[in-house]
Amino acid sequence: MERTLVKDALNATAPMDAIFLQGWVRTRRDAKAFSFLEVNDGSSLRGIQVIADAGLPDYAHIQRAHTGASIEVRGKLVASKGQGQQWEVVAESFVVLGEADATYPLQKKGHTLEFLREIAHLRPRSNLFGAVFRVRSRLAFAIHEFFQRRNFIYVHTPIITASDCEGAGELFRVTTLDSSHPPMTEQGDVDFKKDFFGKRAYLTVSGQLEAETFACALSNVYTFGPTFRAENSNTSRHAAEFWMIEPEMAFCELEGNMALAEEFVKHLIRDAREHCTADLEFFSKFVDKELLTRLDFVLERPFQRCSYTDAIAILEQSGRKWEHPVQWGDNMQSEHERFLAEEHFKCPVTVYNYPRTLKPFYMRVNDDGKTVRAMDLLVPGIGEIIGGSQREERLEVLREAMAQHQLSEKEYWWYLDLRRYGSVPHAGFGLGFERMLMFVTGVGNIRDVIPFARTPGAAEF
RNA sequence: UGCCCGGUAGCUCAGUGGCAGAGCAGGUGACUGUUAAUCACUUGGUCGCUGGUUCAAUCCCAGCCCGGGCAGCCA
Repeated sequence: MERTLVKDALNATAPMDAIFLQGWVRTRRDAKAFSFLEVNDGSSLRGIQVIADAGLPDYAHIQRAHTGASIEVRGKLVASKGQGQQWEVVAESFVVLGEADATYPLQKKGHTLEFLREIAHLRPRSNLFGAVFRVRSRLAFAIHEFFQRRNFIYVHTPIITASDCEGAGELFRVTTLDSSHPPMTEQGDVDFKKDFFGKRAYLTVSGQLEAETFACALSNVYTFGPTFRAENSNTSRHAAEFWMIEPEMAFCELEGNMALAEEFVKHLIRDAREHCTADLEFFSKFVDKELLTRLDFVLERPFQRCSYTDAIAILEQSGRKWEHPVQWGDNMQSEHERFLAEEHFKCPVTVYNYPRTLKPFYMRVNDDGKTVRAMDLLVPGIGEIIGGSQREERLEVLREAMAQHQLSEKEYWWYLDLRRYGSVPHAGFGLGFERMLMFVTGVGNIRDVIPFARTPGAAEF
């Protein structure tokens, strides 16, 4: 007999004379004449209730079905006589495939997120993490759907790279050299010419530069893959390995870039609202009471836009005492970004046209010569979720910017070629997938929206 | 990396310079269709590690390890 997923059994429209379920026991309640089991197979937040009569030939097995055990049940799907569920399964035969003894760490009662992180191999069996990773899967799908519908081409940019996408952060080195006895040059330096790639190589911090090359051929492209930062960041919003979505559009300027970013964020929220209803309701009940209200509010309202210069004026005139001073030309600090999104605009806000000195070399210089066409999308509760810009398409201006950043034109020869041959205005951005998940689920720590988090000092599993 | 908070039973936590505590989980029994079932009884401890102060340290002090929060870096 074919297996029925719990999700489908719960959504049944009629009783079934024969049903075959496989899953894990969440809880068992015994009475004298029968036992109730809640069985979950990960297909939905809810489990299904199984009732097993003490007269069953297999009833002895049921005593071995503790919380965490894997089981198979054959029986009938019937309308439940009890409150709290529409359907239940009356067991006719019952097999415990894998027992879970008293050392099974997941209990029916609540656990702290910190404890569950230490058992990251088991935490998907909990309600919260089952829900988080179902939403993660759904949003990954929604990302492809959003871009494919708009005729964006999916590009797989390399994970190992020799370019460092200047400004994006510290890099992890990729090498096959023997760290205790590396080959040396005559000058006494490590000889990377003898390394696997014949030069220094790293894990990518961004696929942007490579995506630009494809945008300047296929018009609209996007990447979606893992990226790596070797920053010693210890916050709830940073991980050493995370997934990023990076669209890049030819024949597009800052305005179109901001519009796409805003539509994109709304699309993902709308998709989760529609396709992960039960999971989002669970988060709203147990993780963040304001979640659904906030998501719906964000869907309804247009995002705000505000130039960096105006943002600085708002901060200066706020009457607030800032821990970090507010001054045109300085980076906005967390407290400033939070104030804008959470208190001043009270909704997601796109800040654009940042001072040139704060941003990487590749951003399009404005006519004022002082600012570049950069944009950051700030959301309440998290801060920066998207960073992007229109790219500098003018060869001479780009070369000048590289000189100012002391970058070698030799290293970026292929990037400069894009401006030598058929250059066009183009723009793109990066969305941190995990930060988006934090926003959609209300989960407050990035470690809890990644299956196996990689943070400084932590690479278990 | 800096500042701050924490580490006591499998889990969540209370507690004290002088015999180590509760709830849940586990075990045994009861039970009428239960919903984190309920009721009774019950097993369970290197009080993070090392050193110091003390007659005596889980408690006070120092160092270290681990976890978390915030900040910086950014997505």
